[in-house]
Amino acid sequence: MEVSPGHVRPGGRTARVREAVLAAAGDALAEQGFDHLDLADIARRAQVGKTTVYRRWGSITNLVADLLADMAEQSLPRTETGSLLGDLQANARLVQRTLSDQRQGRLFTAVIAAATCDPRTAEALRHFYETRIDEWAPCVQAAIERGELPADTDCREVIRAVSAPLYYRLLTVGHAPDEADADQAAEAAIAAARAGAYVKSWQQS
Amino acid sequence: MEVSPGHVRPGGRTARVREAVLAAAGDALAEQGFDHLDLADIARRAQVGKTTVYRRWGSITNLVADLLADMAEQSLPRTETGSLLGDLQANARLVQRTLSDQRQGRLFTAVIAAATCDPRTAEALRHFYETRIDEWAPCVQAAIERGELPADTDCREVIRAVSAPLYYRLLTVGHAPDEADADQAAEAAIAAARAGAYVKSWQQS
DNA sequence: CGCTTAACGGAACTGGAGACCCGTTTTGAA
DNA sequence: TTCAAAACGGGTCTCCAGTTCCGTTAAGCG
Repeated sequence: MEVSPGHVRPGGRTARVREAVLAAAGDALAEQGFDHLDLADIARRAQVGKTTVYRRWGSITNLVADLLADMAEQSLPRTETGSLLGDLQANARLVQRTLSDQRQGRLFTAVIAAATCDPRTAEALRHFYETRIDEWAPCVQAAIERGELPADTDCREVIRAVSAPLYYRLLTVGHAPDEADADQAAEAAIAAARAGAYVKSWQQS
Repeated sequence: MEVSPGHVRPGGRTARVREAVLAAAGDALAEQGFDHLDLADIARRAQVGKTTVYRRWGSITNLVADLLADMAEQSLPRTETGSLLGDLQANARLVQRTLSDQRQGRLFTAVIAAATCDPRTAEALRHFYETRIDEWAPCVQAAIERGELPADTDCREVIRAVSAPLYYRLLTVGHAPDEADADQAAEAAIAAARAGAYVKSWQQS
């Protein structure tokens, strides 16, 4: 992305431009969708010359990848309820609310679409989700220590199991999940985890 | 899609062209990805004038939607093993093999990307998955009748629960699931279903 | 076996997104 | 405060995917 020949200038204007362009890219992605993305349009929204966007990011693809990297930074802290069901429900509802939100939902589908078209973006998306999972996995670990789940349960897999049906709904069923879907996802993940479906090192047939 | 003023001619050449173009579109989608799709390229692959593609489908978007409709027709029959675990494992592995296949996997991600960008394509994709679920739901119904699952279990939801983690892996983790993932998905779906996570009419908090 | 016309294909046209040039503004260090 | 160069921005050009024109092929009916 940023080339640094000799001297870089991250101060003042540069940072302001980056912020404005990323915000504009997010808006454009949410409103227009991944295709229909237009360099000139993004520049107009950011009140920035389109040459600037072209020079700094080179392509729409790189811009989306950078946007994802930026999104990964802003990791919202998880809520601690003390019970596994409460924690996973909180997680499920957070995902559900995000995907149901007009802007955020469209943004996420657009970003996923972008990731399927470019390896760098795919890597950025992967990193984004790994970051989110890092944030929530500890609540599963705590449940293991309380004896609520098998000792060798794969914490990260449980968190993925909560998100999976919600994203599946959004992408293949076509519309965002509702609150009941979120609760169902949390319940199902716990039931499967209790039954040992997510224990590590599963070499069986 | 097809306009029919006065008289249509579905025979011979027309059918051959449609078949060739849909096949070419599938290849192009799998190789180039959803963006980078080129009308002229598809026409070249199908050994057909690009004017023809343009006139018959109007846009890439409609072509992909039509491809999906065509894919929904070719529903492969499910394998009956007699046990719920066997059936769901068969389903999970079928999905897993499909997504792991070089061509098919890329095709599916591309198609999903296309669906996020256009309502008609999204509807076609939804119909495709509904068709697949129709095919497999009966094996869950049979399990209910054998008393293996709660009576008011949502059969279709169980099938979705099998696919969800596999697609989630492909789209957000970035690479296709393996056979162990497939078995895990089947196990998890059964465990959750047994625990009553997929019973219908879940109006609780 | 013709004849009408739906459907196809080659080739030329066109609009707009991306690439670029060059003058202007901002940065940051001396 | 000064100044070299890093970064920005307006305007222009280029290239090619999508579109259209019109002559050609073949489907299907009498």
